[in-house]
Amino acid sequence: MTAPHRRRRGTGHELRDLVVRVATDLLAQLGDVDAVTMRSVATAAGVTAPSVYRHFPDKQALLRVVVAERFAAFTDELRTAADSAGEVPLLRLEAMSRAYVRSGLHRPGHYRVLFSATNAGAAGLGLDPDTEHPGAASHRALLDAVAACVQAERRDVAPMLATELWASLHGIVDLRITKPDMPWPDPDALIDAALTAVRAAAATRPRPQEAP
Amino acid sequence: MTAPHRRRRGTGHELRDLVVRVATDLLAQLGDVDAVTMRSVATAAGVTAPSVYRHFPDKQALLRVVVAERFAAFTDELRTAADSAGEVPLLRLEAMSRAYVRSGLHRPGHYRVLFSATNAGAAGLGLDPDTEHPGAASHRALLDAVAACVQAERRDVAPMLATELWASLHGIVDLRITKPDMPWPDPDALIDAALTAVRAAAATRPRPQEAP
DNA sequence: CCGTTATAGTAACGTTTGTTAGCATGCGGG
DNA sequence: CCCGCATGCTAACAAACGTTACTATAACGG
Repeated sequence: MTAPHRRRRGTGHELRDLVVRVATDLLAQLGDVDAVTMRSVATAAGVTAPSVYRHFPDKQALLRVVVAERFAAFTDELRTAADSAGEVPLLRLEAMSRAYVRSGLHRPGHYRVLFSATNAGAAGLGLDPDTEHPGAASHRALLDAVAACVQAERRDVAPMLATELWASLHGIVDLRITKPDMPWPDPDALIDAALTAVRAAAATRPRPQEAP
Repeated sequence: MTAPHRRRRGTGHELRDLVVRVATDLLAQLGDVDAVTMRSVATAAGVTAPSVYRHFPDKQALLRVVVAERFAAFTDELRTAADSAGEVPLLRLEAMSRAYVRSGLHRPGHYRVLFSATNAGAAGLGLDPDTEHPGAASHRALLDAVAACVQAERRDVAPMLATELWASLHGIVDLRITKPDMPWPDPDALIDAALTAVRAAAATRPRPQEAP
């Protein structure tokens, strides 16, 4: 393996990007930051382990980048789903909820690392406690979507409703991931049930501008 | 550490029990089977690592015992809570739900290993695929409690309702464990919300024998 | 009292991991 | 053309882990 090909002068970032990509794939397959080893990342990138250290000071730094990217991608999926669902708040929230579950079930390994791990996950990566937690953005997106569904005078219950919803969605995804052999019902039905509390709160008074 | 004291002839099981006990404690603190090492278990038991192998063929066997015990204890907590709540099915289910969350939040490490781990948890312990999964008992207990709340002619929706409830309870516990720094609302309020679907299904027709 | 044996310890092995030191080499500017 | 530096590799270290082989000793049966 003595230099089958070598990058050109200024193109050092090519390997950096490739390393991030393969580390992301490995994390998706393994679902555990500890199971992603520097050697496996390097091998998958067609390179030896020490070469990774040209671009990342240590393993934590590499995985911090990967995890931050995944958090951002997840939040983007939620926002995109909501935006493509039109303007009606309840429909936007429903689309977001479905996107949440769909995304989690599509890449269980990533979901586990982002939202369902203490030791093997985003914690223990030496996150900067000053900067906001990377998962807070998706939480805020969900909270905003819930708040848009309820009346202004009931806006104070939005955090509660959002947490309820989040807990249900997380449970739907995580239980399925953790125990895939059980006879789980259709996720969509569970999502509908998870939305009932928000729907009830939203229905306490009809919105003035909608009267089809 | 050359033999400060040694067990008597027939009392070999003392160490075995002690090892299980300290392994259980370590698992509660660390919340990850990989983080529990044979050396740490042995040291905590006041013994050297090879001595553990007198009672367990390997690490998997030891942790299988610990995890099975924890599953049983968890299920017992649910059943005990239900039984001490009287005879009314909805009250029994509510007590069970509270016990679920209380138990999970009281020993997060154990809960994580039992219900919230794929790689770092009960899987990968070489469970016998013939015998039923140790977590199935608690699932069945929850399912039975839900089924007791709904009418006989609606009994077919019980699995669905139980799964909904389970997902919500799991989400409440797991999110709190995973992200302890977030401003979580009171668990009891979330539990109440999680029970609404069951309450609604139970209220479709009043039970004949209850008329206080 | 003496030997058998359960109980526990010492030492070590092989593997895997993150990480570092030092070396080769080819691209590109002067 | 040639020297410097970016790029990547080889070799290796130290630590931690599960596990095994072998040894020592105290307790009990005879």
